[in-house]
Amino acid sequence: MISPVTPEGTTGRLRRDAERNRDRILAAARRLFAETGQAVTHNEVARAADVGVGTVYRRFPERADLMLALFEDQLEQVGALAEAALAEPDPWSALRDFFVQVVDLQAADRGLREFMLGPDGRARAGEATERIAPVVGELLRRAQERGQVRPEVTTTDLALIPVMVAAVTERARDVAPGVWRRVLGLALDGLRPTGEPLPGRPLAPAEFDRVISTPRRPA
Amino acid sequence: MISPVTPEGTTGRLRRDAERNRDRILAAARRLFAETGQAVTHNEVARAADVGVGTVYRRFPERADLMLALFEDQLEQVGALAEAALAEPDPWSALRDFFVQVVDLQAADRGLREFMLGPDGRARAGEATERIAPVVGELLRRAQERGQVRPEVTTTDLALIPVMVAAVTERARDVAPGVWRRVLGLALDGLRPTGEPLPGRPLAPAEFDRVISTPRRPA
DNA sequence: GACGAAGCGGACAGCCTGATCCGCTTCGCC
DNA sequence: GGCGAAGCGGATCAGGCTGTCCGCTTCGTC
Repeated sequence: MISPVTPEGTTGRLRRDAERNRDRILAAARRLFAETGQAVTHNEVARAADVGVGTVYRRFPERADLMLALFEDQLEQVGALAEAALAEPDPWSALRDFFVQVVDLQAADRGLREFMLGPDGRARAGEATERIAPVVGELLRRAQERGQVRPEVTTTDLALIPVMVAAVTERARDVAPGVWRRVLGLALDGLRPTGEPLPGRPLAPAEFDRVISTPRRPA
Repeated sequence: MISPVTPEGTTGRLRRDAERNRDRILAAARRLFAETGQAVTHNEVARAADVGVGTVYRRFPERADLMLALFEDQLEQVGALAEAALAEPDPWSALRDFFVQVVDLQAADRGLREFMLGPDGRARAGEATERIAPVVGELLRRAQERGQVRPEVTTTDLALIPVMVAAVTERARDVAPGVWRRVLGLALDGLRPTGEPLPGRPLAPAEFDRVISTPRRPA
């Protein structure tokens, strides 16, 4: 593992050629990640960016470094959406629209989806989550106060919804890229009050963290 | 790719030692698949069964052959559950309980889950699906007739529910193996009538087939 | 324009995986 | 018990991925 380097401010200034390569890498990676997601290798990025493997490794020692660099602004965008939602007068609409907007972003970019819903995002984008989580909590509280959402629903329940929808988006991407709207609608409507409570118990926040942090493959 | 062989009746009789090995392979594979799913390799199965790799390849040229041999009876069981559901007087309970039972089976066995919801299952277990699909269709029809389920829901909408829930089950398996009940409950409640229709359009059956048949990784 | 440092590229070593192949063993039968 | 066929095992090959390393190039500065 090569040790350091990534952003602009951290390690002095990059030489002009290095800067140029960094940009080419990011551009190539953005393209590849959007369609192929996590599975992209350093070698592929290097080839697509027309750059040596070493260069990619030097600049972004781990894939997560690359993803963070790519997705910083999208995360920013999600944060902004969340805060904007607080202004919406009807809590249910606010909550619903927020989820639709977030899932829409995720649907368009496989890399973003995997980053936000996977271990890398958790580990590296703590800042963004700390910004978003309390807002969603507040929206939920308001909606429940008005009886728009079943009272036993928790924020961890909400947080699982994008995970569920992503599974469908993932599979359907080539066939029907729009289904996510429908299944998201289904899941969201499941939040509305019915006579009876949901079965089982919700995840504790710490449990949710572990769920998200579990790498996909290994047993 | 070695060409033939798998079941008992197809290729004459197996020699006694071959039969014994086949059983050891299946036993080992059952154990491995339950916890690790698709990711299990022929080599691992061979090692666990204490048998040469060649033997596994000879008997089960593709992983799907192995899975079909393993999961035949579970599929049978699902078929039976479906048919039993037809007898239940209340259509909504019938539908809900059927899904709970199926997802419960899937939650207990990663291999079964991936087989039923993935390309292999589609390709090889056509018989079972042909048995199950019409029953679910009938349950849905009845439930809608009584206004227990929103009228715009289709069987393909229903079929996506296990896909969504499986994503959560998969991730949560070590942390909270029971969450599936809760998220399944959420999704099922989304089927109940609300004032407004679901957004978007449902998958056509042929589209659903393609969605399910898309292999997981490749771009 | 010259020199030291920063950066580059890509060959390569190490590791893992999937799949094949063929000399040897075991079985079933006469 | 002997013989042909069926079956076995695992060494082995091809191919892919990660990550490193070092001789060469390019940059920036004086």
